[in-house]
Amino acid sequence: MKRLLERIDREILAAGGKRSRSRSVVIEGFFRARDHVTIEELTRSVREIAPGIGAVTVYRTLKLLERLGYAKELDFGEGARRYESNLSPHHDHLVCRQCGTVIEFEDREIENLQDLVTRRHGFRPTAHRLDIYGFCRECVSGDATERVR
Amino acid sequence: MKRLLERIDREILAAGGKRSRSRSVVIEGFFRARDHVTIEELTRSVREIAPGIGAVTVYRTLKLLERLGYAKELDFGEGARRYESNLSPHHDHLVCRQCGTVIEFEDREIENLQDLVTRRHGFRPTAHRLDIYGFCRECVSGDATERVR
DNA sequence: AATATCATGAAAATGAATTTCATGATCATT
DNA sequence: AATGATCATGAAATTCATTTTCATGATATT
Repeated sequence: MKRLLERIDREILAAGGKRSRSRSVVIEGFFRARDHVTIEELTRSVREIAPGIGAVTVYRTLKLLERLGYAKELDFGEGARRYESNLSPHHDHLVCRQCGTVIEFEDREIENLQDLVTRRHGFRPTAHRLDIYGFCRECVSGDATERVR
Repeated sequence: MKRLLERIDREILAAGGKRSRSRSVVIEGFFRARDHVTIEELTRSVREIAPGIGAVTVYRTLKLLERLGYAKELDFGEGARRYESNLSPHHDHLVCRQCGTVIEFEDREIENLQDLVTRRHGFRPTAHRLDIYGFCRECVSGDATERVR
């Protein structure tokens, strides 16, 4: 973790940026946070360490991490973006509509088939997004009201 | 097309709704429009027939069609939603980052694998979204500047 | 230490989508 | 055909996430 933060620090310097306490706190907070955080969640957690930090700085820092390739924007259609760190390898998502849990999965075969499809269309893929929505094990078994929002 | 509009009309009535000229124009416009329209595009095209129609009505009508199962909200991360009609069967998307073209495709094998994955996690899927981003044949061959936004 | 440049936070701006509200249209009942 | 009830409409106002602006503070560099 320490090494990671130092590496990012160096990259920022190399790109003409400067160090700052706020930014360090946000970056460390981001990697410590559970995955798929919203700006609002991260801002709250980060303010427990440095109460003065503005949401704008969190926005800016995550954009920065995205540019550097350490963060990825997600959108599960909730109205606010989420971010995940790019430390774990690529994966897709199962999003529970009941409790909001996000399960990550990875399937080489699906990826391979995607390559086939794109090739068939002469399309050169750079990224993709596969999100499956539904109800997770707990919410299916518990007779919880399964409202489809 | 006529039959379709009549059917929707009946469903709206059955659900306690009423007929209106504006709504008819929007609905017909939606099915005539190219797929994956934005509210703004549809509003413009619909105003050529009935200039008075407000964007709000277009918003409301598409929400209505979505509730009835005739329209589907899409979000390619452009800042504004797009809608597609649910007349053609389920399909996924290849979205060109250069020219904006959207190619639709359908792959039973991918769908099957998705079912396997969800089952493995005890997850009950209700919907999914697979969007592949990249560059279409034309934009790859033309040496066009391939800026990744 | 001086200077240039970057980062910050507060407030303002933006922009898509939704809500509110007064008015008009449509339906069912006489 | 008039009546009343309810729905639909469009304009304006509102909401909310995100971005921009701007004056000030912090950080490198010389």
